[in-house]
Amino acid sequence: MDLDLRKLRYFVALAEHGHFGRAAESLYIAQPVLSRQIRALERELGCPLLTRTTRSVQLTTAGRQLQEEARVLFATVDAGIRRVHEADRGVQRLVVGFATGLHVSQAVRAYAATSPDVQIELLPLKWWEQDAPLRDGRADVGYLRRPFDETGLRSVTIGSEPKVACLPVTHPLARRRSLTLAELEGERILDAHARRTSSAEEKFELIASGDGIAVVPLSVARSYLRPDLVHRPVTDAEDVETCLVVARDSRERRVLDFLAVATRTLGTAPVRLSAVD
Amino acid sequence: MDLDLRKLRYFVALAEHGHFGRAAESLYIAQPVLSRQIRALERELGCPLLTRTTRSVQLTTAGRQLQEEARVLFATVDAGIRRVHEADRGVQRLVVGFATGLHVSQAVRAYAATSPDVQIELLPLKWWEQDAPLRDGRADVGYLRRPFDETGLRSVTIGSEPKVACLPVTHPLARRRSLTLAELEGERILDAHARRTSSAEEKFELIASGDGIAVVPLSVARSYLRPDLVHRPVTDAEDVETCLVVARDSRERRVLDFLAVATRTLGTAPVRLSAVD
DNA sequence: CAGATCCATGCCTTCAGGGTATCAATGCGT
DNA sequence: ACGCATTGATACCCTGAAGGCATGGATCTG
Repeated sequence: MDLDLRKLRYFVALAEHGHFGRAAESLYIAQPVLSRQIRALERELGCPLLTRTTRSVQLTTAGRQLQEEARVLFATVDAGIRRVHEADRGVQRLVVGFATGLHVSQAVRAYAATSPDVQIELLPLKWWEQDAPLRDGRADVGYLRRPFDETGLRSVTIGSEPKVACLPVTHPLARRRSLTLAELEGERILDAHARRTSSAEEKFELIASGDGIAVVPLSVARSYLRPDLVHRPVTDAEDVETCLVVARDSRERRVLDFLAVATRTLGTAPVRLSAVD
Repeated sequence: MDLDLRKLRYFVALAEHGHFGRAAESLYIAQPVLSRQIRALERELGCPLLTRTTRSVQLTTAGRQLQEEARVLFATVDAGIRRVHEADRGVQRLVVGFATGLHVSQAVRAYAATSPDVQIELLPLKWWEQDAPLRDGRADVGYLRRPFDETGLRSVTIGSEPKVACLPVTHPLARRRSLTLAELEGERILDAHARRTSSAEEKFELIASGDGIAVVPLSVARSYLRPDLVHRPVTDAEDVETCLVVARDSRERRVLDFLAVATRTLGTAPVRLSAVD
């Protein structure tokens, strides 16, 4: 049931050498062993990894894919073990998640100044799973936009920002300085939740090519500025609240410290998210 | 030497239950087995994962870290196996890498229209390893900026873009419409290569807070537009070439098809990267 | 056609992984 | 304070997977 990393390593060696004998030699095992292990791996995965012509070996499509997956997998393992050792040596880490368009560097730098020993990692949050990384521990603290699922989380509202409509420059409404929801009736609104694409850029590409328009928080629009798009405030749309979020049961020093610094930074910061230039 | 995923799964169960007996039960193994496996895991990793008080079990810092790593690791494994199966079933995939600021969606959509069966994945390239993913197979095709290490790659120049200087709005030079390299002498230039941070946002944050300025390709500056920054063309800086890149030995249908479509798209596209609005 | 090369199969050995029985230590109730 | 229950660790045994060696079957080459 569990994938065997040893077999996987054998497979990688075989894929690289393209030759059972030499691969086995490089692995310091006998050739028949390798032969059987690869067969076992194919059986476990349920698909052939290479075509054998008693004379040589060639990867199948699945085999090439597995070779690729193995690369990232071993890299993931190595990085993970390294982080475990770092944790063991007492190295502190703090993962700060942030939704697209929210600027966190100011707080991060302020915190880094107070706690130089803590390794800080920034984790861009997908719009379709803003909250999950906080709940499952992938992030220690996050900058999110409401609404999101707040169960199991503690959140502090730190600001709000207006919504804007993103339109192609050629759109009739693009000449208006501001818009209302009523004026957008009848427009094709691209719902972000329709597709879980890896990037929001695609949505804006669609808008640019005239497939529809979108209503998004101001800072999101700012993050994807393009010469062929414009954004206009939607005056009667509800503002979007931005907040600082941590797991409800997190009582760790570095998290509390960050919260303290971050909210302080916020207080003295000349730039408020709610301010529109 | 190889991390054992079975032991890791055992550890996760133990970490969740906080109790050898119940964890063993949930794993359908005997408690002594679990006890030994966990000890073995600790020995292999070289660090204690939990503090045992004959009465209960508590994770160490390293233990918590490992629990977290295990989550992403198992997710990686699952996703990898899924992709291998997809490849086996004949599902075609095409990973398109792109450097920050380069827009690929137009070509991607054109290609998707011609080859609807190919799963397309977008991979944002880090500025400090633009080319590596193409060489090692993580990406099939990429939109890159010169210069990069072209060994083992084939590239087609598809455009060029000017460089601009990014300055705080408050900077004296910000009032100028354009600048020359000579005028930037004496300024503190933030070299991108100094730190391999996970995002370029931090650099712009530094610029905004007056720590220096940067000279970057126009499209990069456009990607990180902020109200507190301006960018001005540097008239005598060399233009940056953008190109479409594939591995030298890639002869696969979907890659060649994409190249054909992408260059065609480029030819008819009204927007050229070299055009400055 | 004979020899060389290469992968697969059969058989034996070793050892990690799993089970049962039991011990030692710590809480907890009386 | 003492006895009992609970929990993790240890001892010992068994099974099966991993590895080695010998060899077979197939294909390429001179």
